[in-house]
Amino acid sequence: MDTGNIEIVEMFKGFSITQEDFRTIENKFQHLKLHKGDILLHENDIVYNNYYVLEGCLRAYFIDDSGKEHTLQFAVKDWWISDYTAFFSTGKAIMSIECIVDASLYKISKNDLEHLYLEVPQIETYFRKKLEKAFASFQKRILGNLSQSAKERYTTFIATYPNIEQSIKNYHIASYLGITTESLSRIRKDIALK
Amino acid sequence: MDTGNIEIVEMFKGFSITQEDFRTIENKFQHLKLHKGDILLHENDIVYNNYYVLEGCLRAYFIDDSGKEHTLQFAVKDWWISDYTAFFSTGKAIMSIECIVDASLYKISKNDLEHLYLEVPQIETYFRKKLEKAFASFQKRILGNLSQSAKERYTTFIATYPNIEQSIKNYHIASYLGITTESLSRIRKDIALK
DNA sequence: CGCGACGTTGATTTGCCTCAACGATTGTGG
DNA sequence: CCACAATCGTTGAGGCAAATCAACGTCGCG
Repeated sequence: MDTGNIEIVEMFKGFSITQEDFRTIENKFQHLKLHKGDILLHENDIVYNNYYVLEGCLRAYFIDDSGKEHTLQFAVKDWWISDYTAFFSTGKAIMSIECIVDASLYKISKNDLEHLYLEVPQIETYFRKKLEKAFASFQKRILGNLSQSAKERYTTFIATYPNIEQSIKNYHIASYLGITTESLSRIRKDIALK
Repeated sequence: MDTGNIEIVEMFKGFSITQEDFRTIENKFQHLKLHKGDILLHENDIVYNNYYVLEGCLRAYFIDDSGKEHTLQFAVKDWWISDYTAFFSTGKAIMSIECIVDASLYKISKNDLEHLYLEVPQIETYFRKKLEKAFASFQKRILGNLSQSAKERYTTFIATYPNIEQSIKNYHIASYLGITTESLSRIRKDIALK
């Protein structure tokens, strides 16, 4: 067994999977490495893959009509990332995904994943549960966007993702929160002054 | 067979389910009716159930610290509704759900649903796919909130959910879009003037 | 009819944006 | 190792979209 296997075992920890099923699973994953600045997925690409982060950091962002970037998601160790709107329907990406800290990933294609669901039902459960968690956090984010000020959203973000904050630039946080870098700067100043 | 069965068959259209599995499934659903104004779920309730709408309209809303309501979701025919943040983790509701048009529902408990996933794998697939769709639409909503003006969000809402618009008050739309009723009124006036 | 719920309109305020300029920090080539 | 540029963050002045506050019209219904 090489280290790749160990990492995939880790991915499905908590799910009892036979040795045989595990062979089926690991054959469908491919490893890849990215450097800071690399674009993993471009807007308008057809989205075939779902990506699992072993290490590093990525961000999925959307560019609106006026050219502004809006970050939908960051992904660090043990997170999945893709353009799911496109991935689930095998359509074209509306977002791009870039590497913001050198990263190591596994990818699996939609086709392989659908086959895995049939061959190894625990995998479908695994992804359903992942999706449930992601769904719940999107739900909280929507409620936060509806009910909180920029300052509140910032402090919530910092409290919720202290590990992500360390890896990213302030302008990435701003684009995630839906504010400008200038506003974020003023908010941070304000907080620093107690 | 009573009409209930027919409705549940309809629920899973497109999924080939044996007669025997179908008996297992239908036994876990319970029917209920609501009148306009009824509260299906209160904030702080433990959330045991997921609800399927046969007819009528409901809304899930969150009340923030200042007492303002924010609508997360509407549900009309063939939609599911619950406080999923709580349902998935069997925790306390952070939202309430009220009936805004007399409604007829089916409910299924989390426990029964988890058992169904094991007994009838197509059910897990059904809910995974539902979740994928809901996830994608939440994603679009977040991007819309980040990148669009109130007027743009309103026109997008009307275009996306023309069937829902008919059932609900303007102040419900406003609380979904994250604006005040006054602002929505001005936006509508503006649009009416071309 | 009269009351409460809903929607509209106006005046004013405000949170955040825009635009512009300027520090601070990081990276890179000479 | 320094010089310089690019990137990133900060600060200020002014503007604008939407909120707030207040009043009033309208509709449906007991």
